[in-house]
Order: sequence, then C-alpha cells, then structure tokens
Amino acid sequence: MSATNTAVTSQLSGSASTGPCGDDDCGIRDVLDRLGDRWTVLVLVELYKGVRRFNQLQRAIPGISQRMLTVTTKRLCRDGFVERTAYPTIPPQVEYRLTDMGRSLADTASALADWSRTYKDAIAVARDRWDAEHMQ
Amino acid sequence: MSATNTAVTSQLSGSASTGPCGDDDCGIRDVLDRLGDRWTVLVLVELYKGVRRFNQLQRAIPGISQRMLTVTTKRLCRDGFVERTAYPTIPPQVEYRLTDMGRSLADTASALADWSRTYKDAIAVARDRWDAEHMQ
DNA sequence: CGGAATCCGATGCGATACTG
DNA sequence: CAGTATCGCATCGGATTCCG
Repeated sequence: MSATNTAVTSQLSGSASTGPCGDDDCGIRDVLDRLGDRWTVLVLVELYKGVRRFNQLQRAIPGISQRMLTVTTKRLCRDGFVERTAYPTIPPQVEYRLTDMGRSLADTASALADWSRTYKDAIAVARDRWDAEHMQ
Repeated sequence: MSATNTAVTSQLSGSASTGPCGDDDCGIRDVLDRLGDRWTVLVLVELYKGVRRFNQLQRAIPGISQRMLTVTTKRLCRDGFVERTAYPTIPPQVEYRLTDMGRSLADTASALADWSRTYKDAIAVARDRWDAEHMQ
C-alpha cells in the first residue's frame, strides 16, 4: 500500500486497524462506525426511496453540509453500500443509488429504528429520572 | 434545569438538543449515539451474559480503560439500559445488570451483529476494490 | 453541479494520578 | 474496589473558499 493510498483511505475511516476484538465484536465495529456517525443513516434512508443526485440529497437532508455529504457518500461507496454514477455532461450530473448490500443494511438498520421509536419515550423518562436524581 | 445539572448531564451526552429531525430520524440518533461509541456494545454483550461487577467488566473487555468503563456504564444507567447496585461494604462492591429494556436493546443490536458477520467479507472486498481503484 | 482543500472548534478517548 | 480529576492527542464535523 502506497503512501498516497494511505492518505486517501485515512480520510475515510480509521478502521484500518480494527484492533483486538473479543469474539462478539468482530465485524460489528466496522458497521457501527458507519451507522454511528451523524449522517449515514439519513443518507441511507433517503437513497432507500430511490436514485438521488447530489443536490437532491442535500436538499432532502436538512442540516447536512456539502462536505459531510461528500464524505458520507464516499464512505458508503467505498464499503459497497452505494453505487455512484457520473455522467460527463456539463454541468456534471451524478447519481447515487443503493446496492443490494446497501438495501440490506438499510433494512437491518430500520429494525433498529423501529426499536428506537418503541423505546424512545422510555429512554427519555429514564434519562429525566436519572438527571433529577443526580442534580444537587 | 439548573446550571449544575446541565454540567452533570453534559458530561454524559450532547443529545440534549436532538435538533431538527426529518421524520425517519427521530429517536434513532439517541440510540445510535450510544451504540456508535467504542465500548457500549461490548459492555452490553458482557452484561447480557449476567450480572457483573466493575472489575469483572474491565477484565472481560480487553483494552477498556477505567475511565471509559465508568463513563459507559454511567451513560447506560442514565438511559435505563443498565441497573447499578452498590453495596456499602468495605471494600465497596457494585453490581451491574441489564434492565429489561437493556436486554431488548442488546437483542436488537445482536441482529445488527449478525448482519455484520454475514456481510463482513463483502464489505472488506468492496473496500479493497475501492482502495485499489483510487490509488494512483 | 459536484466536488476538493483548508481551517478550526467540539468531542472522544487513552494515560496517569488521586480518593473514600 | 470502584470510582473521580486532569491532561493531551486524535478524530468528527461545520464554515468557508476554490475548482473542472
């Protein structure tokens, strides 16, 4: 691996060294490192609806900066969740769509989203209780 | 909410302001902010096996620092996923166990872990391919 | 239009030292 | 034993500017 490539990939993920993992950890960290960041899930959700262009995504996801949309889509492409198609027109036109694996991930993630919706209130209650008990 | 409490809670999570969320986002960010960090899942997995004491957890989770174990368990307690029981003995003895909600979360997370195991290799392949194509 | 490059503040996390 | 307090580095992500 060249120094150039190291520089390229290090922008995308620090997971080159997964480090020692117990037994249950292996693999899930890579996925959680993606899903855990601020925008990946939202991009996944939007692309689940269909093919989208760059600015379409940005308009559909309020608050995401140009930079983070670039970074997020690029990471998703790298890991094989999203496919990028660039048409060499002027002005340029780029389409993003989920791969089968990306769709599979989105399905699984939506199970987590369902769980979140179910327990959202319970978490809030627990949190308020804790906060109330731990303020002097 | 007092300034004191704000200080306390701000150590645990920056999610006081979830910010504007589209429609699909609501709730899941709170959960992913937990699951996404380096140690939460590992602690969850270990506690899934049964009641554990502080040092038991630390020995069972290689690489976790005392500080991160404290922070992680405290966050899990705050959100109602883990219950903490302290016995005022000398030396002190503290037990951690999953709540029903915590067990439910661990179950859901393990679905994601299963997914990860299934696609782990495919991700690695996609990543290598991408890296190979994007190095000069 | 769809980025890339740079700067910078906020947060995450490890290491270390101290405590009831 | 089970923490707390402080430091310092690394990464994340927002804002801005430049480019083909």
